[in-house]
Amino acid sequence: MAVTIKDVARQANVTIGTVSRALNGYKDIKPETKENILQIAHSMGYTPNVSARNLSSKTTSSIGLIVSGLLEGNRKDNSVFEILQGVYRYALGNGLEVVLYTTDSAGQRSKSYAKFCEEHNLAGAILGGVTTDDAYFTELRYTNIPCVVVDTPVEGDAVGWLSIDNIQASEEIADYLLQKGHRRIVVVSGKKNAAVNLERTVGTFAAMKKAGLTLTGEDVLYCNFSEEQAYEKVMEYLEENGKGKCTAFLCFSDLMALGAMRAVRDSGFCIPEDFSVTGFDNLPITEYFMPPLTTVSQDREQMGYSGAMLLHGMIQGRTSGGHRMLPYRLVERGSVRDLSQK
Amino acid sequence: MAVTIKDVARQANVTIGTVSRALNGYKDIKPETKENILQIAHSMGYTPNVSARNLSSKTTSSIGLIVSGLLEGNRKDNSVFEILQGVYRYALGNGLEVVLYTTDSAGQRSKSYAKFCEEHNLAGAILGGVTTDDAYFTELRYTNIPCVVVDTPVEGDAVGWLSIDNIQASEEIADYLLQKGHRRIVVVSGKKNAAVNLERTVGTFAAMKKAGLTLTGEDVLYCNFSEEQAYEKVMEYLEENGKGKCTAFLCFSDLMALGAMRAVRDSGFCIPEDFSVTGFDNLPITEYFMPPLTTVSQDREQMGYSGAMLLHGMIQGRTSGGHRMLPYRLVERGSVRDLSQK
DNA sequence: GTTTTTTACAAAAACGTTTTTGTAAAAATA
DNA sequence: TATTTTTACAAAAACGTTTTTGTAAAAAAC
Repeated sequence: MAVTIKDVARQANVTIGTVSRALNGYKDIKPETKENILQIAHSMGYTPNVSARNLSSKTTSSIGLIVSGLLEGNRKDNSVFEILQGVYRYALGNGLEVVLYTTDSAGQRSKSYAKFCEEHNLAGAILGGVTTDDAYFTELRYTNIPCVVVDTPVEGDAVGWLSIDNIQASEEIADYLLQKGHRRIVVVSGKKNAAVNLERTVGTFAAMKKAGLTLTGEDVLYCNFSEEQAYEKVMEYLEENGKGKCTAFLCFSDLMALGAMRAVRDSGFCIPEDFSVTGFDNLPITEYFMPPLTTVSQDREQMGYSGAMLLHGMIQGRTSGGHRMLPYRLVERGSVRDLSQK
Repeated sequence: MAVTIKDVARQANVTIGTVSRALNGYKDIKPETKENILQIAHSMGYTPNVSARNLSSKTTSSIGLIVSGLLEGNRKDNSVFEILQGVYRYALGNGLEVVLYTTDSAGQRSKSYAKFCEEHNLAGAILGGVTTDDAYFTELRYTNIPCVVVDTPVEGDAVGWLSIDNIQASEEIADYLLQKGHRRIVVVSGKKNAAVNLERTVGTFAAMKKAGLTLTGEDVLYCNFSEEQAYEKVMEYLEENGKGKCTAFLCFSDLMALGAMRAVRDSGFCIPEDFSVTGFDNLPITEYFMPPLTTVSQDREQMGYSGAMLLHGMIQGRTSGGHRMLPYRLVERGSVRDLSQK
C-alpha cells in the first residue's frame, strides 16, 4: 500500500541503495541524480518506515522517556506532564523520536527499563521519578545506554543528572521567612531519605544557622510528600501547640503546603495572619490558593527540554554527563506575613 | 549485544521459525518443545525487538495518539494530559504500544497524520484537539485506518467519536442557574462554529426556552475559548451595562470562566453576591478559585481509556465506530448565588 | 599512454522478526 | 498393508530500510 524505497528506486531507475544514499545525504552520489531521486520521492509521497529504519540502522534516533507513576498521577501535580512537553519540544525540533514508557502502578506488568530500551532500539533515555535504589535503574546503568535523570542524584560520567540547586533554593526561601521576621519555623518535610529532601533539609538548616537559630526534632514533620499526611501532621501539631509556638510552615512541596494550609484553616487559624506557609514547585494550582502560595518555582518544561538536549549531546558523544543545575525562582505571593514591621 | 530469537533457536536446537511459533502461541508445535523453548528464552532474558516485529508482522499492536497543540499547552488546562493517561492505562493493560504525535505549534515541521501512521505501522489512532475541517484528518480518513476522535463530531461507521452529551450537560447547568432564580444570563461562548460550542449553545437555548426566556445577540459573548478574550469581553460588558442587567455568566469552558471571574472582580464586583459564574470541564484549578467554581465535570482520563478501548475493538473488527457518549457530572461549588430565596 | 585513484553507482548482506512453503515421520484411514 | 492425512518441524521468503562490498567508467597522476 504505502510507497516504499523500492518504488522510488524503480521509478528513478536506480537501486534502493542509491535512493537511500540520496535520501540520507551521503556524499557518494552525483548531485543531479540525487536531485532527481529527491524530486521523485517527494512527488510519490514517500515516507521512510520507522521500524525498518530502526531495525537496519546502527544509530537510532529514538530516545525513551521513562516515568514512574504517570498513571496514578495526581490531578493536582502536573510536573510529569510538563517534563514530557519539554522533551517532546526538543525532540520535535531536532529530529528525534520519543517513546514513552511508564511503569504500571500495580507493578505487575512492569518491565525492566533496560529491556524496554533494548526492545525499542533506543539510543538513550530520560528518567523521571526514579529513586536512587531503583533496581531497574541500576540494571539500566550497567548497559551503558546513555541516560539522564531528573531530580535524582547519580554518580558517574556516563549519566546525566538534572535538578535545580535545591540547597540554595531552600536556603533562599528560609532566608525569606527569616527576613520577614519569622524565628520559629516548622519544616514540613517529604520522605526522610529522598535525595531532594535531604538537600532541602541542608539548605534550610544552613539558613537557620546563619541566623543563629537551630531546628530541633520536633520542628520537622515528615510527611512523605503527601498532602494528606501533611494535613494530619500539621493538624496534630496545632492541636498540641496552638498558636504561640511557631509562626511559619516551610513545606518541601506545594502539595504538602496545600495540606498544611487546610490544616491551619481547619484549626480555626488564618493565613497569613496567624501562620505563614511556603511551598516548593510552583504548581499551577498554587496561584489560586487562598491566599496564593509563596513558593519556589522550578521550570519543569525547561527541565524536560534541557534533559533531552543533554541526552542528545551524550548520545552523539559531544557532551559528557554529570550534574546540570537549572535556574529556580522564588515567587512571592500572599501566604507569608511580614512580622518585621510590627 | 541483545539476545535475539536466533540465539534462543541455537540454544534450543530448533529454527527461528519454531521459536517464533512457540513464543506467539501458535498451534503447530509440540507442547514439550514449546515449553522447552519458552524456558530457554526466559532464562536467556530474551525480549522481542519491537521494530523487527512491527516490520515483519501484518498485524501491529501499536496505536497512535495524535494531539494538536500539546506543546503550547496551557499550564492551567491539563485535559490533554489526562486523556493521555487514560490511553496509556488501557494500552498498558492490553498489550498495546502507543506512539504519541503532536503537531508543532508553528506548524512548519508538521507532518500529515496519515504519513505518521504509515511511517510507524500504526493499527489505528486516537485524535484529540482536531477541528472538523482539519485537512490532515480528512486525508487520514481516506486511508481507512481506524480512528477515534475526542470531542469532534464525525460521520461514518469506520470512525469512532467520543464526547459527553454536550447538549444535555449545558441544558442542565443552564437549568441549574434558572432554578437558582437567575433570569438574565450572559453566555460566554467559545469559537462560534466549533462543534462543541454549537452543541452547548443548543442546550443552553433549549433550557432558556423551556423557562420562557430567550437569548439575544448581546447576551452571547464569543471569546474563542480564551481566558484573555473572556476577560476583555466581560470587562467591556460590565463597563457598558453595570450591575443591573444580568446576574450570571454561563461560560462554555473553565478557562473562560476564570477570565470572567477576574473581570467581575476587577470591575469592583463580588462573586457570587453580584454575579454568578459557571464553567465547563472541571479543571483541577477550578477547585481553588475564590469562590470555587460550579462547573460541569468531564472525566478526561476515562475518555482516554474508553477511546483506546473503542479503537482496539474497531481494529480487531469486534466493534464498529459511531458516537459514544460518556457521563458528565454537574459539580456544585460556590460560584452561584441562590436568588430564589430572596 | 599506462597506471592509479576517484566517482557513482549496482549488488548484496544485514537487521530481527513473522509468515509461508516444503517435508520427513507419525498417525489415521482404507 | 498401502494410502492418505496429520503432526511437528525445517527452510526460506518477506518486511523496508541501512550499510558494506564490489565494480565499471571517468578522472587524475605519472
